[in-house]
Amino acid sequence: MQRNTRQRRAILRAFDGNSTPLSPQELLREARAYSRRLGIATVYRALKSMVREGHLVAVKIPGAPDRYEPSGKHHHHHFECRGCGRVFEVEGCRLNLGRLAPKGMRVERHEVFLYGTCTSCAG
Amino acid sequence: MQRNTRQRRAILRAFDGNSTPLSPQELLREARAYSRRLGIATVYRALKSMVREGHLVAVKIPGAPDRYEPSGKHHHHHFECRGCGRVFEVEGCRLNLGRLAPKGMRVERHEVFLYGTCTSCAG
DNA sequence: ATGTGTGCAAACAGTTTGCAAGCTT
DNA sequence: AAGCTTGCAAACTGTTTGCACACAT
Repeated sequence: MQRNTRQRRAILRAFDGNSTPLSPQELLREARAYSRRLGIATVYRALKSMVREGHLVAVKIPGAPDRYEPSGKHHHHHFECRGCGRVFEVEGCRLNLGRLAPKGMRVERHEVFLYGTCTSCAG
Repeated sequence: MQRNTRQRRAILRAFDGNSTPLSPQELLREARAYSRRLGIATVYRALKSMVREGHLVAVKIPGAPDRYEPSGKHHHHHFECRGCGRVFEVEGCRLNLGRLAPKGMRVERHEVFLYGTCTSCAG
């Protein structure tokens, strides 16, 4: 079981008020507000154990480093605006992905990533 | 326009007989069969210009380095077996992804990545 | 007291860039 | 001949690990 340390608390607090998934570097920057001497290695180690224990989930973004978000949200995907670069959550995946796979292959997990233009960049 | 060099030919040849998308490192290994002193920097530079000129496409795999495959294939996605690690192509994307996005957001492109178990690892 | 967690620096992996020499056009 | 291309090494970014010390339990 994970210990309750100042740095771990700082990292979890960094997610408050952030609705988009955060990268390790972003977390380091944010969490240093609560734990000044926090190091990047600690962030990686904490993220790894928090994912292992189910407190966070890794958001795997194609062609970019993983980001992290609190778990407990229900199943969703992400949408990246190519205008402003922001990543939004997309609720409700009602896709029948199993039928895409060649016969005999069992689909156990999937990642869907959408790219486009968000409302405020649409102009 | 790209010049026709031994190294570039070697890299393109490396795709023959490979049905799965290849990583830069894999390409280096394979292409050295045709061009012994080939360096990794040349592979990256060649890949970049081949993508720019439309001969290859980058396959963006969540949480892993990009892979490359010849262009001209029609729209498809990928399936990674967590047993053997091989990446298979999945034909025919008939998903209505547009409806997933929040109203006002325009979906222009998508990536779908499936994970599971392939036929020979299913045992 | 025990042993996990931390910070720092060094080690690594993947990718990019500078430069002199080589090859394509 | 002109200039793109190459190989090598060095630089960089993101991530991991070794180690002595600090801290949670």
